[in-house]
Amino acid sequence: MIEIPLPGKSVRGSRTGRPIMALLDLLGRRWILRILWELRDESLGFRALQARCEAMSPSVLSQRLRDLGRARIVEQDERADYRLTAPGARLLAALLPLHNWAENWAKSATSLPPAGYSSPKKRSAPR
Amino acid sequence: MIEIPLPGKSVRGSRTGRPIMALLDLLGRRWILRILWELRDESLGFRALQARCEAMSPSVLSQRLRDLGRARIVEQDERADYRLTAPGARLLAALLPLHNWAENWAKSATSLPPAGYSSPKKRSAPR
DNA sequence: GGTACCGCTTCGAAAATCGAAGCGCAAGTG
DNA sequence: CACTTGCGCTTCGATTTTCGAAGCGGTACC
Repeated sequence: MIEIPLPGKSVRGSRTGRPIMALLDLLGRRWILRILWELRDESLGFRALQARCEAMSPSVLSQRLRDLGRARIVEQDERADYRLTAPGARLLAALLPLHNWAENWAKSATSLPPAGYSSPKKRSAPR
Repeated sequence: MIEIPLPGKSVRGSRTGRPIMALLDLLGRRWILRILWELRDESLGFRALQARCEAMSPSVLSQRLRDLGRARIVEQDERADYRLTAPGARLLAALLPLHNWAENWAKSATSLPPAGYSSPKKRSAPR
């Protein structure tokens, strides 16, 4: 059985139960951010959602929709299409600025050395 | 060899090269969001960072720091401590509202049915 | 010399993810 | 009615990712 991160529960990497830790655990699972993104302005059925994500595994999609459902971030409408709940929509709104950031990221990234990033420093200076 | 998502590159779930897709892929990797969060207002060394995340695997931490380094989101200072770059700090700023959202999430979640969420609808209505 | 940190790698085990196949169902078609 | 089509979703073996204990080489201090 897999733990679905919920506020107040112990999650991966934190036993404090702080809500932000549960959220970071949940959002850090593969495809979760993408699913939210694809639901940003329309409801989608299971297979439509799968198609938007270049045919992600149906097993994982099913799992993620359960996760998001239990977290009350996503729900199904009367047609069984998936859509954001009211809190889910607010969460997505908080994520929208990422789009702009990514555009700027793209601009600066193309003007950077193409391969090999600055090698890591070896060790710390004396404390 | 593992692909590090960069704008313009083909990433998991999207061959369009749209920057937002690369970003969602990167942020959706385990521990990435948490690492950014822990670096939000201080530089941390490798082991300190590991300790903040309840002893996450050093192998994964190392991998993630490489990912974030190549994406120019994290860099090392002269003491070899890890810190956010200028764009990295802007990215984090975009993520800060998540904290507030999570707090409200926690409030509403405690007043919900504790187990078993509304069963999924079976199939779609006619189109 | 010895001790105590440090950044980070290695490598086998465990867990998550993938993906092709396909089940059961409802609605539409002839 | 039989047949097809599309749907939500599960199953299960293969692949990939993550875990985590151990430890290496280095610096600093004693």
